[in-house]
Amino acid sequence: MSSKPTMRDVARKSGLSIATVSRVINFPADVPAETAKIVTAAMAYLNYRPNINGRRLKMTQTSTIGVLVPTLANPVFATSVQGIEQEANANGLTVILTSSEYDPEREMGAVSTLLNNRVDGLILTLANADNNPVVDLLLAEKIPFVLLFNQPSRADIAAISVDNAQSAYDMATAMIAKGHRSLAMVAGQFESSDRSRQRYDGFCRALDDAGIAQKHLVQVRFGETDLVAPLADFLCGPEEVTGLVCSTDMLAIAAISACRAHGLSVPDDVSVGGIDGISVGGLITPKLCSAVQPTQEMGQQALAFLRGLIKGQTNPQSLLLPHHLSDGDSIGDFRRRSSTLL
Amino acid sequence: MSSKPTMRDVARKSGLSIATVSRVINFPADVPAETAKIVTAAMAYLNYRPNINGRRLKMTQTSTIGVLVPTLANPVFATSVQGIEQEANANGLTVILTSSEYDPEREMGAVSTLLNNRVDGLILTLANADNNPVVDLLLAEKIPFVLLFNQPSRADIAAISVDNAQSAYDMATAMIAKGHRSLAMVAGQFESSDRSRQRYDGFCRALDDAGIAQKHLVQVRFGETDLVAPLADFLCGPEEVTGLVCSTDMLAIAAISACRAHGLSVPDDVSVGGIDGISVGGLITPKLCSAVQPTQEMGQQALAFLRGLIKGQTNPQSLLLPHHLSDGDSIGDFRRRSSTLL
DNA sequence: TCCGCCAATGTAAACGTTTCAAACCTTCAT
DNA sequence: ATGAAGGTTTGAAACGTTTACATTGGCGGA
Repeated sequence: MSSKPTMRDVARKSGLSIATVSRVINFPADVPAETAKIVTAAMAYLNYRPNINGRRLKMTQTSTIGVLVPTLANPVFATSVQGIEQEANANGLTVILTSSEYDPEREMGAVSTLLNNRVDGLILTLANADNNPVVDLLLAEKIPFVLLFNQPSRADIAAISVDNAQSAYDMATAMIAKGHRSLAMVAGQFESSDRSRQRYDGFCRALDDAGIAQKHLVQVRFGETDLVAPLADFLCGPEEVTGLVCSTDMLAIAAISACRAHGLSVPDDVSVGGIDGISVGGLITPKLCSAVQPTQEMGQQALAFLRGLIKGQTNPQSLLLPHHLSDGDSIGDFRRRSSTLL
Repeated sequence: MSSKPTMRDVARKSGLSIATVSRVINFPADVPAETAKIVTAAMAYLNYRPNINGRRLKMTQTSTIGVLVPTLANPVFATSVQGIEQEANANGLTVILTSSEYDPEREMGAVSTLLNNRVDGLILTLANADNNPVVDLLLAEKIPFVLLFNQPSRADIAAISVDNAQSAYDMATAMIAKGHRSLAMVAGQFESSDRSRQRYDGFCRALDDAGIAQKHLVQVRFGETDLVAPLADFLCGPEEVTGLVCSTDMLAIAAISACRAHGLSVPDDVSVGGIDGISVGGLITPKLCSAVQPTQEMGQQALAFLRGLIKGQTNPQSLLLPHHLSDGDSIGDFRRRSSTLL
């Protein structure tokens, strides 16, 4: 009595069998309107609530998908999860969320939990998409999955991303076009993010193409927001870097703040560009110039892809979405540093 | 064969019974080391993975909790979910995530899904904590739940929040102390957020206490980031508002951007303050002055509370965490508007 | 030698669904 | 009157666990 009513209770109450009740729930069209009404009334009267776990046990599909992101503290991922969640909701799918905190070691544990939950499929943003045991496991177990933001080198893996290297290439090139010759990349640690490395590669290629030999790089821990010390050498040292290409918008915003702390103006003294296109970037001053990717749509798209794979569609497709440089004013023409006159 | 191995398979393989296998998994201490080794080996050999849904069906507890937030697009909520997720992970709990998109109508549907999943408990941020059918339902069904960011007027509901009214009061008072007499509140729509209304109440109280009769209010749709038009009247009209108290940091950042678009400087012409304390606020220029709340800790705390309730602890406690005004420079001393000289 | 005890293991009945095959009942043509 | 047809409904067997209870066997004490 005190316990939750089950289908059996509904059946008893409505004088019909448990099978009929099930049919009312799952295939209302297959049941006469009259019968359906009786059953529905009984369900309402008893406050019946189907126990999804019973169904999950019986059915092969669980209508559940697992999501793994590095963190929700970076709006890029939060927004993509928002997209996933929206699309999942629209399709009657339940989302189980996990995060790795950027720690590759934690990925396997998280995915294991997800698999124990018998999710129908997964959407993952991994630290490193290549040579990743998680990917191998999923492939071996033939669990549908889509990578988000990762660009694996294997072609038989579904992945949705922008061209990471090209994003950084474009940003660096834009700065070079404005006369900057001394550039540095501010990147998250490569071990925690293959995007970071790919973006650095693009940065290097841009400098090579422009005949600039000197490539500066500063790697910072993820979650770090104080870049005053890490950037001190580059900004105030003899290299006198005037262009900072940041591997994420969060880093770019932190970099702008650090420049300011060093008494440098953006974009007058230093140009700063980001990658990701988080919405807050468009609101700050100076408006952040960023290689924008359609984050939320990417999340939705990832779920759409995943649904395809779950439905049995074979040969996973990869999708490289276009990015574009936003017209922020955090980058400007090169000027000899006024402060050097002091 | 092609199907996933079950406990029965493991039992067969190890020459033991299914009950013993279960014991190895759940109460390894109750089983001789030798036996455990055999079973573990069999599990490894077969690539066995416990089916949590089988367990969930049998057990009363599901080790799953449901989370409902308005959106993940606002870092406040993303960060709190991050906190929840961390704490859940540390306690072996699975998190099911849903969002209402700020639409009160969608809350019931989301919670229904969660209940069908037989979650052990819920953490919710509701549009309106009072007279909410969702709350009534949860109370009636005796499902443990904790409200996050909401301040319900009933005392028998667990809720974790800062003092919303006081936050706004403090911010408005800070501006008044700096000489501002013409203030406006920029708030999200009250129907979508009781915090918004509570904060407005605090704003009004501060003005009353200072003997300022004229109270301006502009309500904007959630998700809206373009405040240029909505703020035009206040900033450029005859009222010449010089202080904007914003009900969220996201709004504050958007407001600063709008001021700039109107040719006004922050904080020289207009002071802008926010509430929430999202981390990006500390990085932008001018550094955002905000009534900071410990968002991530609030998420963790909420989960801790919830675990207590699930364990059977009766009489839910509310927790009102302290906030503090950050020392941002987005608010400054009142000055007669220079632009009015034109 | 027998008894009882204890540790180790096994048996089998749930948990709440879904679903296949079978049963039931009208209706209608023969 | 008989039977085929077809629309409704039902019975019962899973799905993969957990767990109360039963069984086993070895051992020490009487």
